Amino acid sequence: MALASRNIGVDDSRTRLVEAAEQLMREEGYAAVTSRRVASKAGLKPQLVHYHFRSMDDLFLAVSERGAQQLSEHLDRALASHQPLHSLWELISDRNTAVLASEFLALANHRRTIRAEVARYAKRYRSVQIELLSLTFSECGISRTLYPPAAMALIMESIARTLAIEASLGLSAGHADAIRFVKRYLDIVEPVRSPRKSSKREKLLADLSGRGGPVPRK
Amino acid sequence: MALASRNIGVDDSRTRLVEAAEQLMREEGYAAVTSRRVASKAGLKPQLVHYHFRSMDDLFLAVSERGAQQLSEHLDRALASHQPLHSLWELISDRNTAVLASEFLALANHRRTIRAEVARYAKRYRSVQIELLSLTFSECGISRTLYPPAAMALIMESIARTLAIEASLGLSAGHADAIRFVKRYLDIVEPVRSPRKSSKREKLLADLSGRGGPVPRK
DNA sequence: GTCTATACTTCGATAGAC
DNA sequence: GTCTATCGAAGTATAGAC
Repeated sequence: MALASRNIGVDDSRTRLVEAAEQLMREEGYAAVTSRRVASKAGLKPQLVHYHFRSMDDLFLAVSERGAQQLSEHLDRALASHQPLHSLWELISDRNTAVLASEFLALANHRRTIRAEVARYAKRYRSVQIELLSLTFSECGISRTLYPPAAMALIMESIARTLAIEASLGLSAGHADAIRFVKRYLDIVEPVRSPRKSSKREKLLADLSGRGGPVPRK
Repeated sequence: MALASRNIGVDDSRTRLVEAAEQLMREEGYAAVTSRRVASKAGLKPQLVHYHFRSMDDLFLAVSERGAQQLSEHLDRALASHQPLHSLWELISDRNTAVLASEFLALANHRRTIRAEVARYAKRYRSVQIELLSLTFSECGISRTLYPPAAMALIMESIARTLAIEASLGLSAGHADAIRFVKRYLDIVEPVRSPRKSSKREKLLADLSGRGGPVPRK
């Protein structure tokens, strides 16, 4: 892991600013991420934001890269787990992840540099999910025309994100039903069985960690 | 329709401001909705915003009410149509509607007055969809335990919204597949047949127009 | 209802001392 | 790397003339 050395025992200002920005984004939305508020949350002076980041967009990109990095690691673990599809569902259902993701989608809607980064990562991330589903379906004899992996990946993520957003607004109508529905589907597509080694799955894992990952800036 | 009289031939400043605000929200996100930018888009002076609306939150609420009103009317038409479920899908798939809705969800995440209004309307709106699905399922003999109407309503809307947001970011992976998947499902649940009168469906329609609609302020 | 003028706040960003 | 000081831009909102 190339970036790990950078994060060992690091609690420096830069990291704290990125963490504060991420927290603000999740709790109060991207519009609350101002240099002053971020600094205040990190217990630092506002001017330090501009020392560590050329502009606020750069700060957002740093939050994005950090999120993408963490998501990739979680996805690695999910793919390597006993029931990768079930693990994937748990992963994308995480409220923090889903809320942060939708804040970035909203932000991407009106900031060009963010849009490019979000689109780039979303594409890569989705394609890994599609390969996983594709692999699982062929192992289980699921029809690829009746249940196109690309559609299923999109649908799973849509549902997870909606559940998270609605829950954070205090809405819960249909949530329990929807979760049961998805889980029942997952149990059919990926029944419990003993762990196995799959060379294809290992290749998938290598692909994600390598190709086109977040580019370290320094 | 109680509010109609208010909108006959009206192109007054207030309406133009609301329209400009809505457009800005869709095109550049809620953060772009400032008194200056809204006024500029409407060809008016910024101070007029504060004459017509006590605060910016009031402006957002006006946009919300207008959107809710229009959505209700569209939903009325969808419920009354030949294939209400198919019409519902077309309705929630409309890009403008979906993008505006997700902007409001994001806005609701960090403005308390907006949150209350959005939650209130979302609840009502969803419950009408659930009743429609419930009715359609029982007419078609679809199992309500295997396909809980509440879950299906949530899932349909999730997919539609995700497709709209991703499309506006230039992402299209799996979109065609997902649309085909949903349409195939709709064709099974609600096959083409001759129009009919359903007293239950008419009651549903009346419920939506009446109970708890947007409250006129003056 | 619409205008001008303006008070006040908060923001992003930079310069320069230490 | 962190601080003080500060600029200019943009935001919300109000007062008062017409």
